Amino acid sequence: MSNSKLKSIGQLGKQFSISRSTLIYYDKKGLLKPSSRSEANYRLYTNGDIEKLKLILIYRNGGLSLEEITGLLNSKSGKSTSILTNRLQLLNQEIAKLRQQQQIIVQIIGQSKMLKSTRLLDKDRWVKLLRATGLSDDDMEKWHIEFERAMPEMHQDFLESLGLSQKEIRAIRKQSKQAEA
Amino acid sequence: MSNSKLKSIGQLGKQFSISRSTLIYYDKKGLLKPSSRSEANYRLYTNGDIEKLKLILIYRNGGLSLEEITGLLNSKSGKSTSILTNRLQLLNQEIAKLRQQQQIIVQIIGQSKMLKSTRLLDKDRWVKLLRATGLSDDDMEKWHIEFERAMPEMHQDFLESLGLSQKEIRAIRKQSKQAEA
DNA sequence: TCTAAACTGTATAGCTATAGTCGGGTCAAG
DNA sequence: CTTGACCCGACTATAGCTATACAGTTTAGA
Repeated sequence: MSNSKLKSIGQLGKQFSISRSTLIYYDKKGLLKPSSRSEANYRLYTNGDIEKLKLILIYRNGGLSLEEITGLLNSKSGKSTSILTNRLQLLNQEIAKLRQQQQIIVQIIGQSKMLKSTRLLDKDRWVKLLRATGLSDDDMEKWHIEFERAMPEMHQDFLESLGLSQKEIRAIRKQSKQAEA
Repeated sequence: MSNSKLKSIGQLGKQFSISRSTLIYYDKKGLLKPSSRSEANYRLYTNGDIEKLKLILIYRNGGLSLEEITGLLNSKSGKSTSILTNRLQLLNQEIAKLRQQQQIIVQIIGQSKMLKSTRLLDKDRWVKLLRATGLSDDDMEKWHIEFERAMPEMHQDFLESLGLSQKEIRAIRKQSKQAEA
């Protein structure tokens, strides 16, 4: 209807905030080949191409690989569903992995004497850091629970290193243990 | 004390389930250079090297880059803390990103007519899939809430596509709306 | 002792999804 | 006709490895 003029690689790139290199790469990979070329061999993208690109970007935002995207664009629903559910599964694995990494990092920080020796972190700073970093109170509680279950002693040490009183520590640990059940 | 014999690259690899190539790579990068070499120029790792490797692997499990690990091994606590808290921050960003990707994928699945046309998924299979994939009931509830807030109509469509009755759908949506507040 | 397997060395290419850079061609405006 | 903004294809770089090739070394068995 409206915009049926052919677009050059630069215009397209600007419109979707993609670099020229990316578009060339997609062309080479066969993911998005412009439907026509100018006399001087310039790439010319049709509206159809643009729609396809929009789809590609949506899929890309879902974290799908270019190979998977190719599959989605070329195949019918049966295969598509499996690609998508596959991705979903992988996503959860990845999230679980990152969660584990979080724990490991926290352990390292708590374990080393860094905290005590440098006195860089007290409770307030620590909580502030975690909050700034995107963790909700809910998430933090889950951490305590997990921490308590996996390594209670270290949990204790860690809380001590943050300068909490024994009373406070007892309260937190008790709560974490209850919540676990 | 016990094991003070020098180890070859192969032995070390086997012990820690690392490939020879990886060790060579670490050597080249300067991350872990064996303290000595045999007459035939074979790499010989001392106990000290092995301890260092253990540390490296711990850090690696925390998802730290080799560059960051190098930093941690060479520097004192001040810098170390910043590297670690940095990583913590990044981890949360990454997790948030993956969360978003999850949502996008689910939207795509729900949006397309794949479900209806192929009839591949009913509620039970869907729930089973999500559960197998590591999502807790808690997580699923959060999804509904988020889904309801972001795009209520699609939420409705999606639930319909799973074959739920209008009654069930009303219940879920109502609950999601309440929880949001 | 000889030989073959199992090891080691270095060097190189490949993987993903881009970003960026090169030298050179093309096009519109002034 | 020149200037500047575009375009071309090809190449390089990124992280963290893996895999391959080819050559020398060590070790186990016959």
